[in-house]
Amino acid sequence: MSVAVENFVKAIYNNDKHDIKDTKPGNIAKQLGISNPAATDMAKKLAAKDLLHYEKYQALQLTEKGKKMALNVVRKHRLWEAFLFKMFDLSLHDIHREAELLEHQTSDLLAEKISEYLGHPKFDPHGDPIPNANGEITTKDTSIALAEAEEGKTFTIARLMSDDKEFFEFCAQNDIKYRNTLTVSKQFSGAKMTQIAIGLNTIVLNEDFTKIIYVDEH
Amino acid sequence: MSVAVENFVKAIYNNDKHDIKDTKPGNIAKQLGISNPAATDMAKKLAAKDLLHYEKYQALQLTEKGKKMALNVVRKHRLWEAFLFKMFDLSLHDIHREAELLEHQTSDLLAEKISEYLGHPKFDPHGDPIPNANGEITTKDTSIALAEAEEGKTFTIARLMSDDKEFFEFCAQNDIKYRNTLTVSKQFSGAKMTQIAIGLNTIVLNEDFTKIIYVDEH
DNA sequence: ATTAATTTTTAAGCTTACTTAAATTTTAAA
DNA sequence: TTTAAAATTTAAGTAAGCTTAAAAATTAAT
Repeated sequence: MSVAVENFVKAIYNNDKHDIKDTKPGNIAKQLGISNPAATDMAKKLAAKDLLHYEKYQALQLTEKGKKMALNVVRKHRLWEAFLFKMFDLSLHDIHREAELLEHQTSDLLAEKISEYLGHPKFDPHGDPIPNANGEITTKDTSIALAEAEEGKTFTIARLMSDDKEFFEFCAQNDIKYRNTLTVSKQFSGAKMTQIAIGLNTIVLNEDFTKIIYVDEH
Repeated sequence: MSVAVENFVKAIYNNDKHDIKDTKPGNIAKQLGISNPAATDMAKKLAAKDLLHYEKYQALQLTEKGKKMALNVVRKHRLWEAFLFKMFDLSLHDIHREAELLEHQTSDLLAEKISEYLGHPKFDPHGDPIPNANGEITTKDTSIALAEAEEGKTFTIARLMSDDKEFFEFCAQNDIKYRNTLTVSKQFSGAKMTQIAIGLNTIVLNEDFTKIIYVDEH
């Protein structure tokens, strides 16, 4: 299958999993940077290939076959992230960008070799779970968005759910990374901001950030 | 630039470097597995982009810009070969196949990281030279085809110039690999075959093989 | 040197993956 | 509930990268 198809099913899969939950063509189009008609077109084609269910004006839904394809691409993406992160001194954003390209040109054999080399990791450097070779995710996600985290409690960073360069630069500067510990020191519910203590620093995070940082209670 | 374009200029570059020296559209087409008209078409397009010189019925010649592009792809291909060879237990043929895909989806930054990790190697596992980040090959090739090697003398394997699976399987079975030592024990000039001593074995190689194994005198 | 074979080019056409503009349907608002 | 806004779909068109069939030029052979 082509890169365009792989990215299309991946976008639906990711949308479905995340909070947004909107898998109508327009939203997929926005994420892929293509026009609305292009997404509708593609949706019809993929429906004919039994990769998704398409009904006019309705949200797109992956079939089992489509989900399998998405998970295969997601697996390769996350394995590359984990591998590049371990091997080279590159920012999370750079790693994401490289993985975005490499994921489509990676044989199952190479993916397996990478997984083996890493000791079959269950999570990538963002905290996203890595599907196994059968496309199954065997871990269970107990994390909550930092926006929902209770004041005064201590948490472990579970996921940094973004691919934005600015965000990662901010994280790198402030010790915000996968598996680090933080305490929610104060919440400003009016302004929807959250003050956290992490390492030696105290930082105030705005709403955007508290919605893409996921944490597990300590 | 697209994968098709990168592969096109790479094929011209490789043809030019190797013994064949035929860079007419038909020959490039054969190597890329596309039709003759497709190659002529592409040649015209790339001429308009100043990547090569095109004259009707003549051999295609890369411009400096085209050569630079080819060398950039070749660099990434050979770095991936070296890297995958070092990291994973994969056959030379498998490594070649993976590199053939990854080479087009690798940023200059990642290529540099790989090169750095490997200690900026000058050769890949086939013995092919790796261009530096400026697209320059700083090593000088002194190797000759095994077919031309003198009887009785001892040589070092300099290059295995092929991407054929059978060939690599044969090599793996017979200790024929980059930098190993062999002695030309007998030449059958009529049948154009060559008997070599390598490791504990004595092997008779046919013409096809003696033309793609390159050696340096010891 | 002429003919035959091969190669290259031209021509026409296809698929994929897009685009913009206009029509339709849905959703949200007054 | 009617209307306005937003989203989706249809329609028409484009560029890249191919294809096969036929015409033209080159190369090889007699």
